[in-house]
Amino acid sequence: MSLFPETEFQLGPEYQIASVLLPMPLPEAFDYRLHEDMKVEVGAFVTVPLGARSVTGVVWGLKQGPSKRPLKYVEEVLEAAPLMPQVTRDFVERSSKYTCTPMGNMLAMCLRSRDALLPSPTETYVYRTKSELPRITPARQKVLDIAPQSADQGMTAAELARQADVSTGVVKGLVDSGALAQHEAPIDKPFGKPNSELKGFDLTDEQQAGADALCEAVRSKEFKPILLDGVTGSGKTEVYFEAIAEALRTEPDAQILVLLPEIALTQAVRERFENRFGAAPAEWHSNATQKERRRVWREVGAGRAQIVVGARSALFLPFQNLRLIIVDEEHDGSYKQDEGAVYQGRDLSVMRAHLGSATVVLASATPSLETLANAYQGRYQHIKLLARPGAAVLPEILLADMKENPPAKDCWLSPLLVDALEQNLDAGEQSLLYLNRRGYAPLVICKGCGERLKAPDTESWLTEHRYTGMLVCHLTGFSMKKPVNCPHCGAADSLMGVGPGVERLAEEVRGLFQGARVEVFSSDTARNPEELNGIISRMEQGEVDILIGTQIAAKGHNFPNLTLVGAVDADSGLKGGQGSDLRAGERTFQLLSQVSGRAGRADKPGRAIIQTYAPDSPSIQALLANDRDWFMELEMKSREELGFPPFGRLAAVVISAENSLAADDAAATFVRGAPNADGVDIWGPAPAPIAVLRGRHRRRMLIRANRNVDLSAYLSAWRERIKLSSSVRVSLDIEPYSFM
DNA sequence: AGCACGCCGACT
DNA sequence: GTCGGCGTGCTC
Repeated sequence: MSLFPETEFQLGPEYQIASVLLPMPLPEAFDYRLHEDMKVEVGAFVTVPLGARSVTGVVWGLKQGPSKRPLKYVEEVLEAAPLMPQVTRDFVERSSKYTCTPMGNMLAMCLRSRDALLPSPTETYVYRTKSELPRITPARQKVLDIAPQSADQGMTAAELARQADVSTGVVKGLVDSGALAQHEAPIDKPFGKPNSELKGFDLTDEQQAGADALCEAVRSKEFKPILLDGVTGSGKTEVYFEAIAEALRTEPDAQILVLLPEIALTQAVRERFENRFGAAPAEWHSNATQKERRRVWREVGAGRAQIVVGARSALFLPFQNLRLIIVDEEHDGSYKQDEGAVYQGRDLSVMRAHLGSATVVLASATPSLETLANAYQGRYQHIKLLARPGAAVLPEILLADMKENPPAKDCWLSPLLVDALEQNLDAGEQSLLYLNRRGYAPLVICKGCGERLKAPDTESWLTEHRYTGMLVCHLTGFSMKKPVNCPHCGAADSLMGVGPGVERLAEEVRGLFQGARVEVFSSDTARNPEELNGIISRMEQGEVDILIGTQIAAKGHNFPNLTLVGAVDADSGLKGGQGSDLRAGERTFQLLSQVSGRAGRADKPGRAIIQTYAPDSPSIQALLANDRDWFMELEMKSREELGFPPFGRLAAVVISAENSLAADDAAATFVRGAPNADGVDIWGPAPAPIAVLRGRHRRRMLIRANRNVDLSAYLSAWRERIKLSSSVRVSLDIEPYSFM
């Protein structure tokens, strides 16, 4: 029997119901009644009661009652907030389905500023009027000398008093006497309107052709995905700037989103936009303050912020008319969000552009295999920029065969590379040694018992960091002081670091070249923007002779006097083994070609020396020939054979529980309950790469499916039908970036 | 996500 | 005898 008497609801009057989606992990919208006099549109922001509290959500639909259950009433319509457009709502639904994340979670990503929905707080500004003063004093004169002449120059009374070095009473007196007028204005200032008519850069013929193609796509006002595939230094930014200008010319209220990898939002980038468009862009990044977020969110929602530069989460801003999305460095791993809502910013950008009939430009010097495959198969337009206008030539690439040219004992640099470094030092030019291993040594073993030190409950090695005297696990973040005695056999002073890290390499280089200025560039020495800028500026000022860097050094910095790049361990990412996975080859190729692209960008020719034990391997040969397409074809073939992305679909399921027995149990139950489907393979369960995380034991399954399978729907249905103890958590990751 | 309701340890 | 720990479950 129903808890509520049927009559009350069947015979109840018709009334308006609003389905409201709330920004929390709920799979669907909740229904609320509307008061008779309440006017609400779909897409409106409203507050509704939920349990004991009141929360803000978005009206997802309107319908007629009566309802099968008693409903609460919508409390308030937030009139100051913009309506959430249909496209954005579609985007929330589609991305929720695709990523197997509850709709409410996706909506939460769209509401990253709490107070942006309320009317903007205002400030009172004062400015000079034409009226004359009956009485003038020195203090009053000081104020009048610097008071703004018009309302829009905006200065608060307090600010004016401070600048004139008088008390606020003086300013107040001037307001009372009519010499200053007051003006209320929102605290959140609009962003400057970009000017599309400023003169652009002088483009080469090749760049112009690329720009023309992008502009044509923008003008079509249709969904056009484009790969802008340009070698390092080919001027991709200048080319896509033309597309931005074109979008603004085509529609005066157009909005443009430029996504960058998280760390790439630097002062230099800001200035390039400002110089080209005459106004600073709106910026969105993870460590913005509440006030900055509110301003950006509000201005984007009002359609006034037209150029937005940001990290992946900027995709969820309340754009009113998003016409163009640029995903710069589209291959970059930081577009993948791995925690919370798991999504790939690049893929969602394409989805967003599709829903909004917009142009999306994926720009890279080393595109991801997925994107290249899309281009090869004609799904994306493929624009190539092959020339480097600023630089003479691509660096000369040389191989150092480590079998024929072995380094000295306990050293990592081949004589060939040592000679080249010496020449460069003598010539007063800079060198970069690339080794993608932080710390001193990637493995610590005991000379006594042979024990390899690992992070607790995992198979992952501890890296020795000698600058800090710690042993650190780079996967789990576990760290400990380096013990004196072996934790296994107890022998004293028997622990020994094995293999090279950047710190050890620096030691070797300092020993070889006394007096050379050597610096290490890794996430351990560039922990914050100040340290990062310090290293970059010392490099630019020529205060460093040899820079020893991890992949952080491979990205986008321009060092005009850098003419030699040495890849110390080019094989590490290619040969498999610890830390390798399916994308390792692709990533290694991208990094090595990026890193060698650092050499000789200005007028000086550069060279890159690749140290390898497998000079004949196809990937090294492709690198030597500077033939990316060849390399990518090799990679594609191997993926095709396995039915891996982009030739199939892949997902990861991670099950976590309090102890390893419960995790095994839950994983087994989960796999047993897999729905039957053609073209789906299930591998595992196996311990997840990080088998224990924050005290929870994790098991992982990999799901491979043919392209024609809707893997998201399959996984959602799967999760739905399995009942697990509520302490067990299941997380789904579509197209995991790393699947070692 | 928050918030309430629940059942087991050390305290005025 | 209670205060409170956070596990579990629900919110139209």
